[in-house]
This record gives sequence, C-alpha cells and structure tokens, in this order.
Amino acid sequence: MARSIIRLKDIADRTGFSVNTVSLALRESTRIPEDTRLVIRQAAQAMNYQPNHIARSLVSRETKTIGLVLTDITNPILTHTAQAIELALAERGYGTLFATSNNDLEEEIKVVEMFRSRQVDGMLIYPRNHRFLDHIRRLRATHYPVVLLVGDPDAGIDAVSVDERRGAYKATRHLIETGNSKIGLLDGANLLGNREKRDGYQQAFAESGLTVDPAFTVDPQGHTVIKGYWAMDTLMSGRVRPTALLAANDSLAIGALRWCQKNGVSVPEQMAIVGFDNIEFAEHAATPITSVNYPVAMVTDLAVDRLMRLIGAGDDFPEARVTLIDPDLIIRASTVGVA
Amino acid sequence: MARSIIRLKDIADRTGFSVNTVSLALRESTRIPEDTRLVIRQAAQAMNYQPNHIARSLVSRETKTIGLVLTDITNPILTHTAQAIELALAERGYGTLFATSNNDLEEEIKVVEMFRSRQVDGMLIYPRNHRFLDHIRRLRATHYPVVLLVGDPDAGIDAVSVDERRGAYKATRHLIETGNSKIGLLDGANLLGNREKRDGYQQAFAESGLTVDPAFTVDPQGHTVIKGYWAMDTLMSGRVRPTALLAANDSLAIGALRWCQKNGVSVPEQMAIVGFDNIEFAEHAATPITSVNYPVAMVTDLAVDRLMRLIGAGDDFPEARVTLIDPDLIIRASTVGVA
DNA sequence: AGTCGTCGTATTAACGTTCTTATAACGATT
DNA sequence: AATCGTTATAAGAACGTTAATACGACGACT
Repeated sequence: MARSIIRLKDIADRTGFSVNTVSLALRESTRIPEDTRLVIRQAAQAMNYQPNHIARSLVSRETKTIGLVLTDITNPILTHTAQAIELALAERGYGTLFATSNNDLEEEIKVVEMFRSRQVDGMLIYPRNHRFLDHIRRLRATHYPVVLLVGDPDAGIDAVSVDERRGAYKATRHLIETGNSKIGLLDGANLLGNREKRDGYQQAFAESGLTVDPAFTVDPQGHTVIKGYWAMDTLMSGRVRPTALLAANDSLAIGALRWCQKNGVSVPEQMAIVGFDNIEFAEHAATPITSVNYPVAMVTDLAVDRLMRLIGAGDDFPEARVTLIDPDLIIRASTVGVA
Repeated sequence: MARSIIRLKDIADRTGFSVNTVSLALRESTRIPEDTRLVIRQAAQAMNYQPNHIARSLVSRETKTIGLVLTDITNPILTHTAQAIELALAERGYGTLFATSNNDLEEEIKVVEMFRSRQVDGMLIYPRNHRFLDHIRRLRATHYPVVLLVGDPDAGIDAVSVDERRGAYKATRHLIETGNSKIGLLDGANLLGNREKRDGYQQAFAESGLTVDPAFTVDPQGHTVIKGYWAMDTLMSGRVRPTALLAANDSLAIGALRWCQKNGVSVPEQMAIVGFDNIEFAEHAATPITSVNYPVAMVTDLAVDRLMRLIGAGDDFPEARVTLIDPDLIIRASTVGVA
C-alpha cells in the first residue's frame, strides 16, 4: 500500500459532487441536505480521509497550535506543568509544540523565532532570565499572544505564576519562627536576574530585625540533587554554620538533606530544611521535606485561560496582566521534629 | 503597532523585484546575483520578515515537524527522553509536537490521528500497551515513518529501546547471586501487556533452578513513590516476606525504600532493593539504590536516526528493525552493604 | 547578420483548504 | 407568464510559498 494522501478532491471524484460541496458536507453545513451529507461522510470514512491541517491553517490563518518554551524540562515541576498545559490545550483543540531553551538566552530567542515562523497562535514561555524580556515584549507589541509562566509585575507582559517572593518569605518566616536566625540560602538567582526568592528571604529577615549574612548565600550552579549536595558542602565549610536552609527547589533540598545525613548533621534538630515546589520526592525523602507548594493546576489553568483570552482578543488587545498565586507552605519533618 | 504579517509580496513591492526573485534570493539561489540578493536580504531584515512555514509546508509536502507521543511525562526518565529527543530533532531542523496518551489506548489513537491530520513528517511513540499496536501497524503499512520507544521484536514496527527483559534479568541475577531467593516484584505489567521485565525476572529464576512465587508479585497500580510505598506494604504483609525487591522503576523503589525505613527494615541487610531507570533521585536516596541504567542519549539518538532514515526513504521503505540496547546494572548500597 | 546560449528576472501554476459568489432548477407569487 | 425566492450545488479566488517555465536582453559564435 503506497502512502495515500486523500484529499477533498478524491472524495469529490468518488461521490460525483464538487470539492466545495464535500468540504461543506464534512463540516456539517446546513446548506447541504442531510442525505447528501451522509453519502459524503460515508465516502470520507471509507477512504480514511483526514483533513489537511496545513491547508486549513493557510486559509484560516490560525494553526491551532501553541508554542511552549521551557528552560529545562528536567525539573519535575516544569514537567508537571508541561503535561498539564498540553492537556488543557488539547481540551481546547490546540496542539502543543515544545522546545527547551536550555537556559540560554540566545537559544530562547531562536526558539521564539522558530515558533513565530511556524505560525503558532500563541506562546507560553518560561523565560530563562527575568530581566531580559525585550524580545518577548517586542512580540507582545505586535499583539502576538504571549503569557509568561514567571511573574514579573513590571515586565509589561501577561504572566501567571506562583508568587515566589511570597513563598520564600513564608518559608523564611517559618524558619525564623521556629527559632532560626542563621539561615542559609541555596539559590543561583544572581546571574539570572530572578531575584524573587532572594527578595522574600530578605524581607522576612528585615521584618524580624535580623540582618542577612551574605556568606550564607551559596549559588549551587544548577538545580540538581548533586548540585545541592555540593552547595551544602560549601555552605557548611564556612566560618559560621547556619542552623537552617532555604533551597530554591526540592532537588537542591534533597541534595542538602543527603549531605546532612552523610555528615551526621541531624535534620531538623541541627539543620532545618525548606525546599521549593513540593515535588513527590520531597514528600517521601528520608526526612520528609517542608516545601513551598507549586499549585500546578492553578497556574496552568489560569495561564491557558489568559492565553485564550489574548488569542480571541482581536483588535482590542487587553492590557498586560500579571497574576501571582500565593503559595502555601507545606510543613513536614525537615523543619519540625516529629512529636 | 498592529499585527503585521510580512510576506514575500511585501518585500517584492518594496524592492521592486518579483515575489519569485525574492523567494530565490532569500534562499541564496545562485540564479540571483549577489548584489540583488544583498538588497533583498537587507529589506527582509529591515521588515523583520519570517517565512511562513505553513505555506512552505503546503507546497513542499513536509512540515519539518514530528509528533512525540508519551504515556505520561511525569516519569523522570521519559522527561529526559522527551528533552533529548526535542534537542536531537531541533538540530536537524525539526519541531516537536508532543502529546500524552495519559495511559489510555483510546487517547493514544486519537493523538496519533491528530498528528496525522497535522501532517507531521513522522512520529516517535511510547505506546501505552505493548500488544495493542494495530493502529500503529496500519500507519506503517502506508509508509508513514514511525519509531516506537519500546521494543517488541515481533511487532513488525521499527523500535529503539532499552532491553528491559535483559535489564530485569541482570537485576534479578544480581539479587540471586547476592544470596536472595525470595525476591519481590513491583510491576503493573499484566494489564498493559508489557511483560518484558517480568520475563527477565522469570528467566533469571529459571536459570538458577528457583521457582517463582506468584505471591511475590504485586501490581502497584501506578509508578509513583507513594504507589511503591503501598505496594511494598502489601508485599510485606504476605505470609512469607521476601528478602529482596525488584521495582519496575526508581520511583517505586524509592517508595519501597521509604517503607523499609519507616518500618525498621534495614536496607540492604534485611531487604535488598533494585530499581529501574537510574534517575538522579535513586542515586541520592537515603540509601543509594541499585538500578538498571536507562541510556537516554543512546536510545534517543538511535531512535531519531532511524526516524530520519524512514523519512528519507521514499519508495523503498525498509523492513522494520528493532534495536534493543543492553542496559548496565549500576550497583549501589541498596543491594550491597557498604564496606 | 543571424542564431544560440546565458543571465537576470517575471509569469504561471501548483499545494489542499475555505470563503464568496455564481448558477441552474424549481415552486410559489403576482 | 414573468418575476422572485429558495434550494442544491458549483465555480473561482484566495491564503503564502515553491517549482517549472517563459521571456527579454545581451554577448558570442558561426
């Protein structure tokens, strides 16, 4: 059997109707009487006809496809996000074209260009850098529907995100309230310009009249378990050891926990640990880890909704709106000893 | 600024050349002299022209897009796979359209149809069920390029995969050699028809003259940490307790490990544990877990290569070929006590 | 001087849809 | 009997690109 590309024309030839009649019939137009429609429908079925999305897109000027740009899908929470987004979009008849920027700004720009060339109807972007958003702003300026999955209130771009500052604030407060004042921070924010977590951390310190010791902040140079392990090693070889730790994500926290375990530092007695994202592995770690929850479904639903709004907007393109979701802190044994 | 769709026509109008000349020039055809090309290139740049992929696809009859079907991306190893595939395809100029079947055969079929309608040039499929592949076989019969990421030597469909049977065999042998004969198995294979791991497990038993006790096989009804935890609970409440465990993936193994930790069963002394996939969390678990390595890069490279072969094949469509990669067993503290 | 390539560019026809408009055929209305 | 709607269908154009072919102009042969 050769590769058969069945077109409307083929159905038309077989049924004796014109291409146009077939097209209308298959779209159940009332302009075509029911019995004609039936005949055509059956012929289409028999020939295993599949409408050519490409041709349709060319005339309708919409591809029913959106582009999803992630930095690096290996972070479990981004994975969940990707899957939830794909599902939400599929429900609305949209396909998901995905690409990773690999945490490189140049690549991010290239990916966005590629998506534009592929005529995606909109994009959901998890940008690598929270401050270099010019290329995305430019996109929005031409009324291209874009929603960021990271919240920068001042970026002038639609965004739906967890309020990381608030999350870090809550986590840090919790650590302070449970008696810690020397709190380490594992966060690689500096270079990337996403200072949200760091800001929340500092805010909690300021509010309690404590001062932040810069020596307690270590850049793990990544976000994997092993990076967390070594960052913890660095942190603990300092002059003064902290008694608690805030890690920018759960993988880092797990790495830190492992370091403690290996070096005879008991958690939470000698070291309280808080992570970010609340992934399953944090919940079921050797010591269950307190974590700032990432409400995946809420973020993705709101983001997709917003994107649909922008796509449907037409000429009266709405003002950018940033939605920040206040995350809960899930308290577990890594910060509060079990009774 | 209104949404501006710049076409070849617009560049043609601006430069005074015809559409065709512009098209050729932008594709650096030698039929157009260099200075003309330069003028056109500059105009295109100035107008921020992006070729319309859709229109191009319609005439070239290829979309430079492939469809990736996964069951469920939350398994970290599938995540890695997805990312590696996206990268490998991007390098070759292909976009990746992805969708999850959510472990449902109906959905898998729908997704495949959807991809076909979107005219993807080929598909990479991680099928839900290793025995219900008729719809995919039908695809192949029309010379549609498809490569499975699961190896069934008899399916008559191209596939590149880890040899799971061999992996399970090696793992089980290792457990037997380290003195275990009562080995639990956490695997939900029965319903899904992917018996590879179970077969390898049984083969190792047969080879050693041991008999398989069906009571030692538990279906965890999923593949998350918590499912592993409860499956372990079930397994350990049986009449006879095993002294070792083979888990179909690392998440299950981590759940089982956690159960042991909570119930005072020491690993590996009282319970040796082997997982599958060798994810980072297994390496850095409370007790580092012995695991069958999943050589992601090798699988994805070979799969993408094969897919490209099929896409380039034209009329002489090659016979189906199944490539199984023999995986290594990474031995860690969960099966061999630390010296 | 006339024919022949070559060069640079333009014209035309695809690709498979959908949208807009046209056209018969037929009843009903005046 | 002429006009007017309706109904069922068809013809034609468009979407933005590429491929195949056409067409002048010019220089170089014979």
